Amino acid sequence: MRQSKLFTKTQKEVPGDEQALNAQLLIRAGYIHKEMAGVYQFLPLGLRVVEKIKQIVREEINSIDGQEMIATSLQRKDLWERTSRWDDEVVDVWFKSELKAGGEVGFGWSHEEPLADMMINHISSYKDLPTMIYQFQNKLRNELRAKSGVMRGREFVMKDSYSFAATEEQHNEMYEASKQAYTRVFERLGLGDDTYVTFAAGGAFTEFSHEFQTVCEAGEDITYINKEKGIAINEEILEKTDLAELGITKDQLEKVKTAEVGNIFNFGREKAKEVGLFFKDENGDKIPVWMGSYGIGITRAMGVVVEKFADNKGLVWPENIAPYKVHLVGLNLEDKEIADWAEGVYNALVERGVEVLFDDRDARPGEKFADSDLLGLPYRVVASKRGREEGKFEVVTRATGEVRSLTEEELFADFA
RNA sequence: CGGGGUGUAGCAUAGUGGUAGUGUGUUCGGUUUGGGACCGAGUGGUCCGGGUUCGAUUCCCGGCUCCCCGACCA
Repeated sequence: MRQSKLFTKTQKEVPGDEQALNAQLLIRAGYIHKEMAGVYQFLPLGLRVVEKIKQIVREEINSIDGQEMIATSLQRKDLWERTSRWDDEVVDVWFKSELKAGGEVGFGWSHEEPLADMMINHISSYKDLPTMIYQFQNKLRNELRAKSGVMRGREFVMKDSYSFAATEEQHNEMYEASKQAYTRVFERLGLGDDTYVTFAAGGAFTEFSHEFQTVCEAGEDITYINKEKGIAINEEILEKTDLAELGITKDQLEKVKTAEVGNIFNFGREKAKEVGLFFKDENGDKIPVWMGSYGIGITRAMGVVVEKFADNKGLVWPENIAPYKVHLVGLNLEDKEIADWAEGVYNALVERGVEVLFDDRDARPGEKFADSDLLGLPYRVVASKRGREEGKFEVVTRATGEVRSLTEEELFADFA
């Protein structure tokens, strides 16, 4: 991508209406645009990050036999009434609307009910189980107070999966597989070291659940962790937790702020019973399906990555989810020889399949470097008159500041 | 939803009951060219609705907005 063609602009000033670091930087760098409180447009660079994260999640969920689909945003009132969760007193984040044709619809804040109902058409025998479906979708939640930039919005991208099993063993296997897949996801997002499988309350879903909590100052949750034993307990259930059973005492737990990047809920057979999702077992008996649901906040995870890795110069993306791997910064481009040379490198890298953002703009070096730092791509490759004379490129690793001087061959060997 | 704050140009901000200022962006001209360079000339603004007043961006009332704390929540 040529930066001269990129429609988004960077800005020096910190937006006056954002306190959250993630929103400040993502807006300044042109990754997102604030539409209203808790609602952000994802611009080309931001979308690439979202898609990178989605792809990692997709690969991991596919690897445990999840099947991707896409559900509707509009949801039926009658379905949610079956499980007594249409009422605002029960689920207070509902956006709802009236149909002109009569009746009411809800805007999807989660999809257990419609997808369980849908599966009535596809599950009739134990031979159809186990199975897992998932989707990426914009979830709509009428938050009383949106905050923390993209970490707690009224509209956000979420991956949600739903497992359906005939037996408790099958169910536990899928639950465990999801947990493992999530662990791999957060590892690949660069959050592995600071992300804990956490015992938590189940909210509107179940009594207890497992959350994936990432240690992060900007997070909203308080979690008690023990790094050695890998134990983490959400403050909300600390009192109810039998610490002795976990082989730990309270003073072995460290209190930290965390952000919930994922969660998994175990519904047992209750949900299916309420919705009416049954299968016939070997004896021909009609049994409710075991269900679980599993979420990863894609855009929230993006916000957490920003919060954790950004420095005072701007964003710092882990290589796996950066919008581009290389920021090729062209200097002295008014000199045709230099411009041609930089163009040549750009084309060669693109041909070799390297994701490159090429700063070919007519701008001064200082501005280009400042923008480069702000955008936070993993590697900055400078093509300048000075470099041309030496036959070298200056390569700077954004995260560490390490500077190398590479020949064209070395550059290709490194990045292609 | 309770409490506190806020709203002035694309962005960030100052100020005033009497012609609204600065930085930045942007446009044009010139000098520059490895860390947001300089000079000159343009461009562009008081959240919405009422009220008080000769006159309101300023004061009052209402609404909306955004931010923060709390409650709630994935």
